[in-house]
Amino acid sequence: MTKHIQAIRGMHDILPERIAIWHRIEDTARQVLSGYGYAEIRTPLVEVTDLFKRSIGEVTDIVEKEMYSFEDRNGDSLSLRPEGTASCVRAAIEHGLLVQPQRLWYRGPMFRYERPQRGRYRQFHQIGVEAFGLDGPDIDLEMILLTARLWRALGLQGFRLELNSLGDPDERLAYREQLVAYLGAHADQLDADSCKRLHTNPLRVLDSKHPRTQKIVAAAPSLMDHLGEVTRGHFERIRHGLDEAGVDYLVNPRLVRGLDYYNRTVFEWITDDLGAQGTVCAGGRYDGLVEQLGGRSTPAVGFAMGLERLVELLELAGHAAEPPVDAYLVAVGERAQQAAPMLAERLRDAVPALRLMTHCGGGSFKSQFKKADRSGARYALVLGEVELERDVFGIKPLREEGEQRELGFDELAAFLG
RNA sequence: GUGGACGUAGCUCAGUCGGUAGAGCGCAGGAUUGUGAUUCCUGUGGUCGUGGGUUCGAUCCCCAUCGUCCACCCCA
Repeated sequence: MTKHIQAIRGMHDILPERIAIWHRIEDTARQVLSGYGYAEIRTPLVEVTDLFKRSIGEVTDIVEKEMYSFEDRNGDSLSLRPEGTASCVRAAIEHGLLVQPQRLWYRGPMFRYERPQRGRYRQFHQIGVEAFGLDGPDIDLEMILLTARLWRALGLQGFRLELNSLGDPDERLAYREQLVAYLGAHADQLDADSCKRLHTNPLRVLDSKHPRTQKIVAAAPSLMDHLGEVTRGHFERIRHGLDEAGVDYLVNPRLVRGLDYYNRTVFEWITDDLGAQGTVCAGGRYDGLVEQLGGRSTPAVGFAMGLERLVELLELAGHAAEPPVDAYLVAVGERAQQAAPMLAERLRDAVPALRLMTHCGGGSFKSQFKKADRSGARYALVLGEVELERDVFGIKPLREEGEQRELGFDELAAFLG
């Protein structure tokens, strides 16, 4: 036997038995998003590597060691996208979409070379949402309310919303200096990773899980205290809106996101049901990114959610899948098998919404009925010598008690319609 | 990238203190020569992840490798 070829580590097939939950999430998201006037955009999976270096940040883990980068045949460095915001911004600039406010969303696979773990894969799927050209707190609020609505529509509960403001760049810079000074004075008590970050990305030290570091961080100066009147007001308006809408949240002053481009609002929806990868949806404001990527200065807010994580939560909640078909056509005997395909076509013409599976491959009544049952169909339609003689279909309910009946074509079409 | 657990039938797992393996579910057929889901019977199932080493002999012990899972890390 030849050696099996298997899927690449951390990249998984989504099998038919799980696809219904994916559809449910995707369909619900599309519905909710269009309810807020967001339009879908589709961008390539591959971009010039530089796009991600410039947007995500050179010193982030994603860019430093998690990208699938390669040279194409003419020597350009390309990368599989590790996230969607950069491409979305690039496309918006490239096509001049930013002359007016835009509400966009996208979905699809993202790629990061990480060690696979529950809720973390090398190919994973996100739905991302971005709004451009709007600088008020109302759009930040809209995004959060939109996600809350989505969880309701999906029947998901128990998420925790954490919220923070990172301030504007100058405020953050001033804070950063104080933070570095404080942490530097306690450098001997920090863990190794945090020590390194002290000089590359000191804000990230704030959300270190290391107990010793946490102790130091607890007494560190707070970013909140360094916000100016404007950014503070922006944040307060969002909080007020959430209060009014009855959405619970927790202000977490140590919430900083891993990507460099955020400013002001950042938020995360977190669950305790998925182990270490509990962030189900996260995002924030990134007013500087468009300009950083060569566009005209444009305010922006966005977030992304991890579909594998939502799928797993829905599975844990035991959401049953819809059966894939309504009826299963059983055809026994040479003549019936010959007649079945055309009769099935006529039925599909007569009842367009009907999901009808026709038995293929012959076999006894017994075996065909077994297949009919396994298909999940509500009805078995029966075509044998007897039915052909009388020019009728047998119809037998499979999900409830009931006798098999005989119906002519028109009666059957009316019944199934 | 670091640390740990684990890879036995399509699936979930048992087992062999080293002598090449078993259950349940599934699948196929029958009891019912035209009727599923229940019940009963029969059958089908595996180079014990892969490669090497130790041994008379390895699924079991050792090493490597690939993969899965968990935590760190990272993040959606």
